Amino acid sequence: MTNATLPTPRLDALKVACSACNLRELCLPVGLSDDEMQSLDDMVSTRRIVKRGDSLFHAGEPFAALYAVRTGFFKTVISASDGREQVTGFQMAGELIGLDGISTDKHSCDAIALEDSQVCLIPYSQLESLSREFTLLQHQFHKIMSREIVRDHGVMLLLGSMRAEERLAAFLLNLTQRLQARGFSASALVLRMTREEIGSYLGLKLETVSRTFSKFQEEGILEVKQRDIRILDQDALQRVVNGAHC
Amino acid sequence: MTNATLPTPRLDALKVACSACNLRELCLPVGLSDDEMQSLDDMVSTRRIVKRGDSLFHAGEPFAALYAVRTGFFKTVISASDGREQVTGFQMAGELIGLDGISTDKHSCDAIALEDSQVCLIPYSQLESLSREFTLLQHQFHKIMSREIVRDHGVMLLLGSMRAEERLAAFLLNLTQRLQARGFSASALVLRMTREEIGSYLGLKLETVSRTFSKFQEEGILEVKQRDIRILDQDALQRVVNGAHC
DNA sequence: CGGCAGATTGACGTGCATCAACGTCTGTGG
DNA sequence: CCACAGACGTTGATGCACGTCAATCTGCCG
Repeated sequence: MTNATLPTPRLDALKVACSACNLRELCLPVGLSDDEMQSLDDMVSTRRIVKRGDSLFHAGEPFAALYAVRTGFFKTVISASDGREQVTGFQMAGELIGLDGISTDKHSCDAIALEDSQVCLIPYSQLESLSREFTLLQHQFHKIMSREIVRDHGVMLLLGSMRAEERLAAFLLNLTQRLQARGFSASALVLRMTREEIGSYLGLKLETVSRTFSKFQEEGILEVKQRDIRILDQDALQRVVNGAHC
Repeated sequence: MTNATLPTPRLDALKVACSACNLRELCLPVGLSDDEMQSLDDMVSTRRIVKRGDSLFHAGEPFAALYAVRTGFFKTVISASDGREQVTGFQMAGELIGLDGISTDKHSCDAIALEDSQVCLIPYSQLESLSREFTLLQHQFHKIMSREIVRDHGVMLLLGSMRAEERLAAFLLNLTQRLQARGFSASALVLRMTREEIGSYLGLKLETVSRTFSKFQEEGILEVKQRDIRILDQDALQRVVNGAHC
């Protein structure tokens, strides 16, 4: 929130080697040897600060690098020619942004920071050459891309066949699961996105999202105070995700 | 469903080298040198026949290979624990099936042939080692994975924000576009899937799909005879995809 | 020719969108 | 430090697109 007026933030000050990063078990370096880790450290030498509301990249811009979220929170959004928008994902620490750009050498979505964030810059051509050298890195990278495909298919299931309550419940469980993997509570979370952004992601209008939050609260499943959410009955939430709508 | 009892069909008889395949400009070998193409030919030495209704693989089965469709037509389907199903894609000649399996070494969907088909088997470990050797192959493979991600994001937009007519119009335009790239007519097509499968893919019920086909026919946009579709007014279809719903 | 899966069409119900009013939080400047 | 503006969130009333249920039709295959 501060230091935006400074001419160029001291990026070196941010420098944290992959090998010393507490996200290394969630991010690209999973399972690498010391040797490989060293090469990765050399490649991922640049970090970038993105302030809340600012973009990491926009659709149409040339693709040159992937970004690993170090701290903060992002959304990715695609826009149709008629102005319709769709939030395609929310990314938190340890997750990669920009994989869509590989296909055409141009980004196909906007990536917007939902809070002040830091990302590690992974120059793509270097990643390709390094993954020709290191089998494990190559394999891990492929797994990450594949995981994104599997995740997208899950969202398609959600959008194609779930009802509003099921969608929101699935969304919350997914969020808490990912937060828990990062050492946060499984039962309390602060939403970084608006109702409208949640709605866009889930194929619902913001009013429906708001009403569904209220409904969950009435039923004693959640405690909702604006963006502060406390999960009171995780099992009930899970039951909602499966078709228990009566 | 059948042919499981047969010892193993004569696969050699099907053998067509990538270098001689008329799909090479749509498939994995795009842009490879003679040298690289030769190595690819060696790797992709096995073909498999899949009869209509049979599966290429099921969710949960160990992942070992990707499949390139040589002839025929497939759908991929994911199933939720509560029995809900979602068609995540339709694959035609030159397209790759199985990318989802990389993430966990298990397939996460079922791949079902919608007509008698042939696929080329691409052993995944060999693909990884070969793409360490050949930069262009590596790059092309990454592009294919990324393209799948971009495609999925497009489907999310469709499912999240389009109305029934818009979805079906977008679906038909996408199909004809891909068929056209394979040398087929841009205005006539035979659907290989049922209304229910289209509906599952588009997040609609089969009755809605049927009604929407009828509506397009009444409006003179399509001629619909069961699965035979003729596109009479491509521009109108395009206008429907953008928000022209009046 | 009979049986069956798939497709069409109609009547009706409902989940979510839409439109609208009001409440609440945040941060910015006087 | 307070006041005010604007963004965000909640809630209610109403409408409609699509789902549901059901009957009938079509084409295919044994």
